[in-house]
Amino acid sequence: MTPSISIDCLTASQRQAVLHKDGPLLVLAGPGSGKTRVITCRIAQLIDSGVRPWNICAITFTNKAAEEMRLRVERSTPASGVYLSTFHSLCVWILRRYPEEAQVKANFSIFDAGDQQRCMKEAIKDSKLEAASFSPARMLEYVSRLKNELEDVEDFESRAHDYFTKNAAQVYRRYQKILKLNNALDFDDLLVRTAFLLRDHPEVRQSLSHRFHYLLIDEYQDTNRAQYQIAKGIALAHHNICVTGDPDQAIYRWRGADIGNILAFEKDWPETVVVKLEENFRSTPNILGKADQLIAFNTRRKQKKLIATRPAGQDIEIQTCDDENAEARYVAEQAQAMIEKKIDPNEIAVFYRVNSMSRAIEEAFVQRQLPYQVVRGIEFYARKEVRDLLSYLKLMANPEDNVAFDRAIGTHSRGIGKTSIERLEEFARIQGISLLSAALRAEQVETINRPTRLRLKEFAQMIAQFQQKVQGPTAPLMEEVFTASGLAGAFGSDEDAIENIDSLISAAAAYDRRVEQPNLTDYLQMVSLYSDSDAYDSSSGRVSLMSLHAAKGLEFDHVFIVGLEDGVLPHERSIEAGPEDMEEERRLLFVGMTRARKTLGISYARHRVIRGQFIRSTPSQFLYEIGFAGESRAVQSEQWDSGSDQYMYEPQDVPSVKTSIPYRVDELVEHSKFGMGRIKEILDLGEDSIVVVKFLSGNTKSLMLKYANLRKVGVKEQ
DNA sequence: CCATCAGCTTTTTTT
DNA sequence: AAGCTGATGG
Repeated sequence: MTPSISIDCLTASQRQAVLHKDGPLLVLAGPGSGKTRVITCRIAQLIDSGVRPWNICAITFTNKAAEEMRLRVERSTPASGVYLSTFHSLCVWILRRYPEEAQVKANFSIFDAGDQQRCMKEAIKDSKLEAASFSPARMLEYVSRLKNELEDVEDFESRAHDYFTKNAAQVYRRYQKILKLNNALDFDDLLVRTAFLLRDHPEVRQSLSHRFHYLLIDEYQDTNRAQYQIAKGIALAHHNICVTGDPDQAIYRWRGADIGNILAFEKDWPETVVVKLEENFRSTPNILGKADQLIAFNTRRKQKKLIATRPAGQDIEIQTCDDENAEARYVAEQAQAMIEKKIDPNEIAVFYRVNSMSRAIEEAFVQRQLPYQVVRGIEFYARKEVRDLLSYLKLMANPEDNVAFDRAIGTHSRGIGKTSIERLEEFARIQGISLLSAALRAEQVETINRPTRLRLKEFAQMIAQFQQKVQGPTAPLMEEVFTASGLAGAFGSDEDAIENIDSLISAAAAYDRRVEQPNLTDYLQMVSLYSDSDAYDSSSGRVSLMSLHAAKGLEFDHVFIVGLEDGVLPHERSIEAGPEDMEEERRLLFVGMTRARKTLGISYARHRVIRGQFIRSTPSQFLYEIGFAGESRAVQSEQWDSGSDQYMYEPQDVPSVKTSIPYRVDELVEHSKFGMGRIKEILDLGEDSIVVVKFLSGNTKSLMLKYANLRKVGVKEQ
């Protein structure tokens, strides 16, 4: 057989990683080091050397990454069947394969953040705790942390001694009980249950090791304890575990990711071969140098080189803006100029720390009619009409899902009110049955008035009717449920809603075509694991707007990072939390910066509206760490209703060049693009005078005075 | 039972 | 700014 892949064009280190065969392998891959390519080649190489594709399990961080890797693998080797997905999807797959051992029913619901909140509220209410110190958000975070540490209810109860932990233990117990009653698992449970399944069942471990003889895990620096245990469980029998990652790109500590997993890999697997990929094939040395300079401020890290291989390009631009609208205008204008220069919008991206910051940018793009996409996958599935329709389907797939029942019955008025539902819940609780079963026996619920009992029964029977058809393709099912449930009627003339439902059904139809045996449970579990970054379309022909977290793993020619302010990036919460979280914020910016191939524009605003409050802000400390020399001339906000043009710019800022030159050699000046510098030379040519300025960035530039817009440093703006 | 509105809180990041 | 809760009136 002729080798189907070419490794000739790989570097020595890359080749070493690709050709490594059995035993543990740790690939420490810096940004832009061709890591994805190495993994792909390695999979193809394994297949070429006789490993059967289905014996390979490759885990990526997002579904999108898995999808793309599948395409790449199938392009480099004719064989297919590699198990390729995320940790969460793998867990669903495992749990459904071993339901008895894992003590789950295969049709379990996966509860998203909203569902979790609902359950947590109920758990807190049942525990009769005061809301102030036991808010749902806080308790969810707390419970999630316990789960990430693989601490189950019993473990935690046994070490809970003070007031808070004792109550927290009670809430944890009730919360888990509610999930169980709903036949539901939350995101953390997927991992925890799988980890426990592997811990407690050697035969399952063995069978999985047999099935997955080679395990590859990407973004290993962002795995948590449960994921670590799962990986270990699968690989223990054969040690064929290859992990890739970069401790400097760890950005998920807050959700339990343990950077120690990658740092201690060599201790876990003593015969580990370590390959470092330090060359960077992505960014210009200008960008890479600054990124390196930034990350060097982190103390808790493994020293690593970033070796640039690209030719020099433009320097990073740091732009001061008056407020978030001015900042948005700056980005939009730059993007517009690029697009007019025939730069592909697909190659432009804007990153921000929090999703709410997309708003101002979007407005500026809309105003200039620039094409953009906001990468936020769950947004679509969070729409009311979509959630409404899905709640019927969830209820059909899992009749015990009371959260889905609640939502489905309340999608539109059908003469069943809050009190009736409460009474039904009471009845269900006493009988120990689900809401749907209770509704089927509504005539027995004497506390509810007679006509409402009838309506409840009618609803339950309708669902029962639907349930007859759960098997098979999902799209026709959706179509039918949408009309028969009365939802279609309720949305009536809402064209947006109808359009969204249409896209939902089209997506379901695509799923039906894609998989061999489409089925509702499978579809719903897949949809639940759909993530933000999955919505990224690399050929949309639009500029991409996304959070810094969503930017992980992507790359663009031109990148803008906005909101480099104290309190935004680094985020206020992280500043409060201490140095470890501050280092993670720094890594987050590092990740953002290293996405850029050719140009990088960073901006901050002197004022910003946060949660409806006008806040005055100062530049992020990270700006100073990458050599920011102080405020340059700010982009002003556009004034629409008040004042005329003359108030938009500050005229005293424009140096007069008509008379003699207002500068002297050695004077400190500031340039809007190049920052602070010192005048080295002045050529008095009247109108066309030239000044030579050595900027703090190290560059020396000759500038036409009349165009340079220099500003004297130390001259205060009001 | 249901729609509406005033008043209140709101921890970023995501699977 | 936006979403949620509880109160009010039809």
